[in-house]
Amino acid sequence: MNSSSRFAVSVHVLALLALEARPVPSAYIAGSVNTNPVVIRRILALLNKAGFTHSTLGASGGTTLALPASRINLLDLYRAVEEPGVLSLHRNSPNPACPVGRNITSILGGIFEQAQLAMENVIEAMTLQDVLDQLNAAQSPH
Amino acid sequence: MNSSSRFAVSVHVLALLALEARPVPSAYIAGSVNTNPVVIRRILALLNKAGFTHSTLGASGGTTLALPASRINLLDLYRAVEEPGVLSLHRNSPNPACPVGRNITSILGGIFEQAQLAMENVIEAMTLQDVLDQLNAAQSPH
DNA sequence: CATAATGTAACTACAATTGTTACATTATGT
DNA sequence: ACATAATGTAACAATTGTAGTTACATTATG
Repeated sequence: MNSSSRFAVSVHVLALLALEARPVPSAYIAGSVNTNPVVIRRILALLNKAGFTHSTLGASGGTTLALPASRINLLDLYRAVEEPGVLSLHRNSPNPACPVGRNITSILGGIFEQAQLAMENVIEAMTLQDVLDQLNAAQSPH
Repeated sequence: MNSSSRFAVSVHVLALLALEARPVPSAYIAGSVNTNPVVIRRILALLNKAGFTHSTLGASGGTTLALPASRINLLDLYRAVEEPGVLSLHRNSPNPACPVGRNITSILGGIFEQAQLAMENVIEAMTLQDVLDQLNAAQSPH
């Protein structure tokens, strides 16, 4: 279990919702993602809170996209569902009595921040619409 | 436990070794990193295998840096001690009977690859010597 | 030959993620 | 009204990766 797949699943879910006009039940989404409906509902709770989607209760309820796909930025989505920081510092604070231990975490922190920023810039350049376009292209290369 | 701290610890360890002329025992390193010597030895096993360091057995044994700090690239180090891929795809393959499920992983895979590359470009631009320079600067800003 | 070190196996502890069951709540539509 | 179908969410199990710990065989020094 290297890390979370919530971001990947979220993109998948939103792409699916974008193709449906009516509320989609979590069980249907789970069928496409190949997981349990509760797993989907947990992710939908995050997406609802962030305003990307809207769920309705009751029979014929389900979830709809709350924003146009072109306004859903993948970085915003990433931040809504993932813990920040792809590179991790020490678990326990290094020994402050050692010159290296005293300073290494702030130095590494600066480097890790730059790396994170570079990574985020890539996904910030993409929206859900870009993903939908690629999905369309994959289905009709004829 | 978002991810591994092996990369951070590895930079710490190599920085420490760079400041010592003689073989450094794992117990000493562990004192600076604030962890157990076996944890250090496990990481040293990876660093030895990758050729960054060299350990010697027996009394007055320990580990020394095997390369000049300016020739230790942080990306090479990262690859020696960490699992690749900061963004993760679905745990289980999506449903291939669904148009979205069938194509989403290859599309996401392309995006994740770009993100990874951008992140790696940042750490590739740095060597252990750069870290040592920052350590020196942090200790003598007088 | 006592000492000090690595290498490594084995086990524990811990935390994050995901899967699963269960059920209260809410809305629909006949 | 009421059967039905959906969400929301709690609780728990399963799996995995990381790190901490103990133990000990092996190796080299002086």
